[in-house]
Amino acid sequence: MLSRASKYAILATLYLATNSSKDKKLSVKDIASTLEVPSPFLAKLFQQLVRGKIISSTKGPTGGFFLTKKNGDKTVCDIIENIDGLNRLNECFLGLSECDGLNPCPVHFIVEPFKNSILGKFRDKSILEFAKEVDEKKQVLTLKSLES
Amino acid sequence: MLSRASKYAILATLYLATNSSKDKKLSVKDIASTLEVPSPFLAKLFQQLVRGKIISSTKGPTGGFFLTKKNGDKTVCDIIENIDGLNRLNECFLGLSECDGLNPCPVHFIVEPFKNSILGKFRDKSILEFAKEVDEKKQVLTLKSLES
DNA sequence: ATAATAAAAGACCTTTTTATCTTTTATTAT
DNA sequence: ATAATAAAAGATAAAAAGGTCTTTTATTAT
Repeated sequence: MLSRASKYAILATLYLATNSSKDKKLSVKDIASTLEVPSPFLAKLFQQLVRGKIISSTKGPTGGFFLTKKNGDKTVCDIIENIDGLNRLNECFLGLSECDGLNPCPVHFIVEPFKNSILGKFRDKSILEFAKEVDEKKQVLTLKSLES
Repeated sequence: MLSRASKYAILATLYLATNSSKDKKLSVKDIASTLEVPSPFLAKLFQQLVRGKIISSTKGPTGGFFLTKKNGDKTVCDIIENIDGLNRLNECFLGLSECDGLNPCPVHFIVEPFKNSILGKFRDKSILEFAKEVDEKKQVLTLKSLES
């Protein structure tokens, strides 16, 4: 459903949201090692998120990545769109190109409500709100030993 | 979530279930062209499904693929397991290795019920039952123009 | 000014997935 | 028996995804 790339990007951005600020920037290396995602790969993703104005960065000593207020208003959907392109989430579960309520695939009516609820969450909550919730509910962001 | 390979395999097997029988075998070419999936690729998948005793085949003229009664008792889960390995469906939506009710990823409680309902359907319904339902509800199996 | 730091940029490599092609084997109708 | 047919087997190729490395550029503390 999502590529590994956007999974990394989502986790790392949520982590940034709660753990960095304009005067506490974080380096890729640090983030990558705490979340246990491959650091040069994450660097690439961050470059792209910066270009997409979803996160911010400065070079040099004390430099690193952080979120501005404006960045915090972006959504998880924006991240996915930036990395995978948005239809990644809209695709039919069985790969049919013309799958909808009128021409449903065999699992359309099971998948549809799920897709709506997760899409809703990704689209209607800002990164900042999302990250706050993750923090409060003590939800987990690290991959530890990634399987597959 | 699922590889293209298992999507093709599921669609083609369901198609077999309603459109073939011991004395109306279907060739890969025919199935591939009606479902519009790449024929040599489907041939490979079918070989593997035969080895896994999920579908049956005979060579030569009037040969082809079909389902025996026993084959019909298999499940969509069996297909997925045979092609992708089963954990493909159990994986965490965000790729965390240790994601569960106690250490949930940020979307765990949204994804969980969906996973259960689709897993239930794939595990508890036989191919034959599933295919009958698809037929009755006039659900769609063909990919037409595959996007992504 | 200079050295150190960290991101940006871009080339490159590896693995996995998807897809194709060719040869062989089994079956059957003639 | 023979020719035709269709799957099996296996080699190979193409594309996509995942991941790494090196060089350049900007920034800042000294």
